[in-house]
Amino acid sequence: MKLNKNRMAIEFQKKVYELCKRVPKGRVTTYKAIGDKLRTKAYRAIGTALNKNPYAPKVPCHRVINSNRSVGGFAKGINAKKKLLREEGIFINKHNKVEIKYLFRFK
DNA sequence: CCGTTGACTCTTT
DNA sequence: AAAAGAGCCAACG
Repeated sequence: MKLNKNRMAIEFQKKVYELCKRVPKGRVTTYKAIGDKLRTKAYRAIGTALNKNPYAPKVPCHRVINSNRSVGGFAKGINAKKKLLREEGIFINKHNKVEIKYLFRFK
């Protein structure tokens, strides 16, 4: 069957945003966890989708970090991201890592 | 249309 | 610990 590429991309973004919105304040998830949930290995594309993030505070994309628990990137700079996380009570250690206890598990 | 880029991840030096 | 290389896929020019 023939797949419409454009439409797939839009669906992809929507799913990424929906998952992201599930992460509670004070917790984090990873690009990998989202990819696993969507059954895709397009981890970079997840970053791409969040980089656009048209739904600024509504989609808490600052709660998405790297699989190795380092903070990762952010459209407005990683300092802004770290600040937002700290404001939610998330401790970032000396090696720029987030403690495991903050990781949110999708059900 | 096609090549490059990037908020990534995994494996292998 | 750190870097290189491969794989992945949407966005951009």
